[in-house]
Amino acid sequence: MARILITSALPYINGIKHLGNLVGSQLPADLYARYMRARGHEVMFICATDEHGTPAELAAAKAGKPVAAYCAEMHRVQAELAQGFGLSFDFYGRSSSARNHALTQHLARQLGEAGLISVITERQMYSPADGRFLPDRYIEGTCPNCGYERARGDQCEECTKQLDPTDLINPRSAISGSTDLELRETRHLFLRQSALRETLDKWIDSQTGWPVLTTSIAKKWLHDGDGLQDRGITRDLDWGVPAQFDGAPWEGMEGKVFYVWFDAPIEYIAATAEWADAQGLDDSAWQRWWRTDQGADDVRYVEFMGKDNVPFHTLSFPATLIGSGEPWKLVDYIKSFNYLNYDGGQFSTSQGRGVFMDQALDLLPADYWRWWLLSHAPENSDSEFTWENFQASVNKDLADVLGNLVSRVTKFCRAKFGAVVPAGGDCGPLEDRLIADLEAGLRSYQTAMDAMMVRRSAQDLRALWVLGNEYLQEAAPWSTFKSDPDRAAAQIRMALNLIRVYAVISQPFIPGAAARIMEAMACDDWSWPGDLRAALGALPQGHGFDVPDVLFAKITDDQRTEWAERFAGTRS
RNA sequence: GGGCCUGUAGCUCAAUGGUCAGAGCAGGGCGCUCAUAACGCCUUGGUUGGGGGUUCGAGUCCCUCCGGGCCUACCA
Repeated sequence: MARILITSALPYINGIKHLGNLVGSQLPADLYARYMRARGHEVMFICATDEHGTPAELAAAKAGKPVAAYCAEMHRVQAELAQGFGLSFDFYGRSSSARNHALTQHLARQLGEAGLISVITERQMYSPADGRFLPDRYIEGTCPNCGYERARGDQCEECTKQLDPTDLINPRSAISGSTDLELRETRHLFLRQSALRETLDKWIDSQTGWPVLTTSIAKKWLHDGDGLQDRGITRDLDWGVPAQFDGAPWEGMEGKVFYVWFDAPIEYIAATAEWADAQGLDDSAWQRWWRTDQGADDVRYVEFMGKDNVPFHTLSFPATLIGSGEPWKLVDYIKSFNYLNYDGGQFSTSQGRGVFMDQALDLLPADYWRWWLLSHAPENSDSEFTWENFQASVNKDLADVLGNLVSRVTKFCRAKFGAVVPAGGDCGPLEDRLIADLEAGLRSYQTAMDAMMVRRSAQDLRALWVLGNEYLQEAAPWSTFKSDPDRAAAQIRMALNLIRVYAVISQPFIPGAAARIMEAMACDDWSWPGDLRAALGALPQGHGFDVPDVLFAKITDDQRTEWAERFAGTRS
């Protein structure tokens, strides 16, 4: 039994996430976590809300709430949605937790004492009207290159030219619109990533089998231009982990907090500590996952994230852990995803374009979304959600291939033998062949799941479901029942057991439906089918069951049309 | 501008440099009647974006052009 540590990129706190966010990290991470647990491994699956930074403060202000209250509320909302989607986190923490404050400050001090933090004075735009320093993108003005009047301080979206806020003509605050902006001096801590460049480069070279998307982004940052640059790790904000604290090896950082991207990954560790606290366990309980001197050398650590998160997980966070000089567990595999687009464009929070997690659950059970999103996960390139494709995939795969199989088998049995696993008859060559096909298919499925090949896994699972329909067609118990009822009994006994096996192996993808099947089968034996022949005898002769309600109702054309209109958002 | 990814059947995607480029869906035909008008079998469909090159052999490697996407360090 292996120990597997799984983290999903942390969803940002400032609103409900859309399906693109979900499929980029939390959902595939959940698939992997569920699968590994089902295979009997010890899993620690961690996620948390990412609560610091300028957007959180602005969102709180817009909501008219103190930022702490706003974050607490949004954490609760996101946690409920995660539960609604069946995301099986062992703990869903908060980056604003006391544990993260303490650990972030601890690691910063370690880095400071190792000489890996420098204090740099720089000049940044300050807005007296807003009472805050403004990140580059929160300054708008006219692009000096193309004349676009709503260019942002980091880049003009019209001509794509990279800008500095001071380049803008008629700069103004994107928040208040105030043109009263001034350059103010401010001091910040910088993480001296450049000093760890070779170490990081060698570490990444030593990893094998990482997705191209992961390594190419890391290599770009390591070798582009002057190479890996130092990174500011503090901000002039109120809400966050204070950068000045007892024992800090620097001074003058009063009123500043650590940069959200410094403390967010640390929350992976802190959340595991939060888990231990919640369980009433001592520090050794979480340290055995994270400290290589406490047993974490045996842990396999896998991170899931969208491609925009890769630089922080391949460089900044490892630099933080390595630079601390302490024996922290580093990631073993980074599974990164491209983006999911929505019907010809991008999901857009501001335009209300696309489907968001709360809306999705209002329309359909989580399994529909889980199945479509995972079977179309943007692994090799960006992929696209369309209602036509969603309807077709869900109706065909879930309703017709799997749902109908369960329905036809259970209803036939009830009609001919009663709602019990029928006795009598023996298996023959047809069943031998079915088992051989299932074994081959299951091996393929497991190989894909082990390798986190998400789409491939979904294909393999579907192919396993199809075997059930093929078997029924050939066995034709409705026909054999007339000539040889014992034979029909053996066939249906096989089919009922097959349904149970499907529930077990499908559970990582569609946990809700799997649970309903198991409930209908009156079975709670979720053990993974190591020996298929034995697994197909788990429901003994005479075992009672219920015919479940329709597992997956089909999406109608009318529904599809209405939803497509409702979520189109405001066209630009 | 630079870097990376991508382009394969109507659609969504496969294919360690090696049999006739394969699946699912959609389309066509046949079968079955247990089932959510579901299932099974057969089948149509391709100059692998264009062009050049390397090779006994290229969807795969190289060059070039065209299209789509992402990243580019102060959003997270």
